[in-house]
Amino acid sequence: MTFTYTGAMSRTPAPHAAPETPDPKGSDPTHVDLLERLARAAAGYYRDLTASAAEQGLTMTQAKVLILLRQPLPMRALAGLLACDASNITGLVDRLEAQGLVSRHLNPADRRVKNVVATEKGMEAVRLVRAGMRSTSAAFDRLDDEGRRSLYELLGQLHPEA
Amino acid sequence: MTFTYTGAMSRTPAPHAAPETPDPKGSDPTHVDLLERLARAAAGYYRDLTASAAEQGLTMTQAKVLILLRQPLPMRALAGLLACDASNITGLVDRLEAQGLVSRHLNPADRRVKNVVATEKGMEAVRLVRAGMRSTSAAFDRLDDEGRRSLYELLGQLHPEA
DNA sequence: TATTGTTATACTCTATAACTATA
DNA sequence: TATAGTTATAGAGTATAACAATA
Repeated sequence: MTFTYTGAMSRTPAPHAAPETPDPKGSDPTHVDLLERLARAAAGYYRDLTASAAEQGLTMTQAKVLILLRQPLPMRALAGLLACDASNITGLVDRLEAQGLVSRHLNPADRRVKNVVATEKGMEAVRLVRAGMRSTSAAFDRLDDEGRRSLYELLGQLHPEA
Repeated sequence: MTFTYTGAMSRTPAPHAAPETPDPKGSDPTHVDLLERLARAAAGYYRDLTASAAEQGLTMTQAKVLILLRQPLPMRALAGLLACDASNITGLVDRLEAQGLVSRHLNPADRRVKNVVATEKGMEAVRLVRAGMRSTSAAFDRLDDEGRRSLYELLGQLHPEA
């Protein structure tokens, strides 16, 4: 698997930049370099998600739950995907249910389990949240097709475990 | 600016996969495709950061603040970088100060401003948090040099505003 | 008047522990 | 016994509003 990058490896220098100063980022990025940029990208994503969710009257965590509910999921599975303690899911689902965005369905095969299902209103909220992520969408638009393909592949390799 | 990707554009099919079924991800990724992978990458980053910060007795937000404090920053600037209301910074810095990780310094030039400075203990905590992000570090290790360079460039283009 | 930081308040998120109902 | 979900509790994060000190 090979990525070949043929463009400039750093931002175009500003007109006033000293022409002979080597860009310290011209060499291979260290793990700390990568961590910094990943931190910025992740922060930008969540800032955009939080703002868009707020426009729909949702917190970021509520939006994350609705995005995860493409299929019905047991409460316990939600806790795993959110990487939080299971006791938090009760109140979280309570608040979403009070807004008519999800509903609990008992699993007849194992009556301990409750499956959480997004309602039509919940699915529409997800569509609106996604559509409202203007900053991230604009960032994708700034990439060319090859940039988007490469980003898609590379992101897929970062945290394949979840 | 051009990225050329010469590897397989999708996961190697499982042995049982129907050989003639075209992979829907073989074509250009849509914005929703990219959003999904960015969401996973961001979630993985924060999961790793949260776990590593917890090993140092810090919350994720406290770790974020310490990471931002490479230079002294006024409380107000911290609020901007964290994208939260300024009123929250008081308690946040209070708790970090109680642990000896930061300190407040009055700005003589404008006595309304308090600069927050990471102590040596705070800077050491940041180093330990970064070193403890094993999942993200392993993900970087799985990429080759070109993958890391491309990822670094592409992440830098995502949210350049902050 | 405007800005910085603070306080008070209320709600949400989160972990821990103990409980219930089911398996 | 073990697991799924709940409740109670406490600490942390967050927004809103009002305030004091300073510019």
